[in-house]
Amino acid sequence: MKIATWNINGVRARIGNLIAWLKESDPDIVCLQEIKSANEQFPRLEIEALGYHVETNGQKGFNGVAILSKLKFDEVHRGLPGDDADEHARFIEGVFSTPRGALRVVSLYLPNGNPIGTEKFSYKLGWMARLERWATERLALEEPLVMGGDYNVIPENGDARNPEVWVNDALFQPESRQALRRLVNLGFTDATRASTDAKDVFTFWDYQAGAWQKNNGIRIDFQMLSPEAANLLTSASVEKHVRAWEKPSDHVPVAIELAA
DNA sequence: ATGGTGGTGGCACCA
Repeated sequence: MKIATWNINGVRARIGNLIAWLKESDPDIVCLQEIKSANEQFPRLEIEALGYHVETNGQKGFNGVAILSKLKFDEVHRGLPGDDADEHARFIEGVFSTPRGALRVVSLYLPNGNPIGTEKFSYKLGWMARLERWATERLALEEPLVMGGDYNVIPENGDARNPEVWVNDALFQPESRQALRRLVNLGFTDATRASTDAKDVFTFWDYQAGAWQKNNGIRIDFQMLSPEAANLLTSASVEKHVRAWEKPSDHVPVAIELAA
């Protein structure tokens, strides 16, 4: 079973790329972030025509996440619990039935948090604390759980081509990295990190200043696997070539293969 | 420096 995550930076602007990529990559389940679309505006018909079920947690203009799946959804849950005042659409969970039993998949879009020293950064850290609480509860189920998403955190210096330029960025702050480490230390496996020792494995290249041409990237999109999911992991890949397509997203898909 | 989106008369916000 192939599960991919991709921050698509506007699903309506990117529908051509998305359809081409779905045909080429043929994932079973896709976690999308930054759809920048209300649920009613999501281009579901073209995706459903390829055999996917579509569930969205969208909002007008910004943010928004979705899960596409060839398996039908047994359950869908929208929103990260823990703050009733949080209106950002950044989290959706789907539950599926497989021959091995239940499979849970989350698509999450963690807050960027810039600039540091503002309420945006405290919102990011608060969101990460809520995610840790949620994940702790889900781990108790002892089920395969895959949390794909744009985590907006650079875990280690080696996850940036030029770490020194990120030192004042929310993605690189010690508090952000510590909160991500807390998640890993609960028992989650960063599938890409577990599958390669390669340097310069990036998932995001800024549109500006020729970042892609210079390979000035960062690795901020992850698939975090519960122990039960990690035990099924057979491979992980970053579909970097998609960044060279016409009108690309600034992020590329990150995929895993789980034993059926 | 680049790009998507939304609500406009040109521009603001988000990344």
